[in-house]
Amino acid sequence: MGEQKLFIPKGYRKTKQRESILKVLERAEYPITAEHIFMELKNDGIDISLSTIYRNLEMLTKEGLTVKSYMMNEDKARYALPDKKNYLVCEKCGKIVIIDNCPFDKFKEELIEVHGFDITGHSIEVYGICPECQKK
Amino acid sequence: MGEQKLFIPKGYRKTKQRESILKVLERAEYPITAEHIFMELKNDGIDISLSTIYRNLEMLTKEGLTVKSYMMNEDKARYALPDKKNYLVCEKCGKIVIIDNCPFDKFKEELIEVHGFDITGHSIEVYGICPECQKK
DNA sequence: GTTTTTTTGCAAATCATTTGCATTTGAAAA
DNA sequence: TTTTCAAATGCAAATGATTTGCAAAAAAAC
Repeated sequence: MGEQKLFIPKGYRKTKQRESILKVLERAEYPITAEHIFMELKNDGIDISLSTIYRNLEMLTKEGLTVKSYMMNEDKARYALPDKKNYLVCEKCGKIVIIDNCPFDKFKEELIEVHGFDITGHSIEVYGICPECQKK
Repeated sequence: MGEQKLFIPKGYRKTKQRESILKVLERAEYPITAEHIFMELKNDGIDISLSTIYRNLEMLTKEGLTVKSYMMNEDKARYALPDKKNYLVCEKCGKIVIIDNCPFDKFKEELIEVHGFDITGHSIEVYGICPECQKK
């Protein structure tokens, strides 16, 4: 509940590039691409190279601060803070809606019991038609 | 319940390449890569080009006969018949276990109610440590 | 401030996937 | 069946997202 506190993981240096990437990820409402971050920062007048973005996203994902995912019919990765990990995608207009109060948690126990896995994470992607597109 | 019946979607021709790709997908126990299919067929003595595999996987996915997904820390797509769409991945050994009786169905209604989406599909990926790796 | 180590930017390299095109093949029509 | 023609294949070349090498710039340590 409340704001997600951003931080640079221990052992890594604080740089303006790193901080600005986190800032973009924080204000994003759904998973975004490296290119998207690049553009966004360009708009903010922040000059950064794409490779720096990729290197940081890799690091952040390894450290568990971000989650990487792919969307249907897309060839590029998207990244988001973990709380935006589960989402609905409209097949018509592409709208993305975050699922909060993820239903999955209720099934965790069941999965643990059935398969014996010690579960550390999950990612859910749901496709469908959004209310607006249904009307058309 | 029972065997999944393979078929080439209406409007497409029956070719030995197409049939052999479906055969490999059927006997696969979890999502596999295009390269994997290529190797598998090579073993079977079937000569096929990678682009043919990619073209067919694209078609099969568009027609809904296969599902495309990406695994954590992997840069290549995997394909599977829809019944192998939801799976558990062991972060240590990489073992993949299919989730059948997908828990998601129970939440479909809730999601429909909350977001108003007309849901057409979903994909769930769960990470954890398998029972064997837990013992180590 | 100086040193040491990490991070960045740039350009070049990778690598999975896609595409153009000539050739082959399936299947509909004769 | 044979003919006919669009669809499918193979190959090589193109693409495009992501990665990497390396020298220069910037943090944090000294």
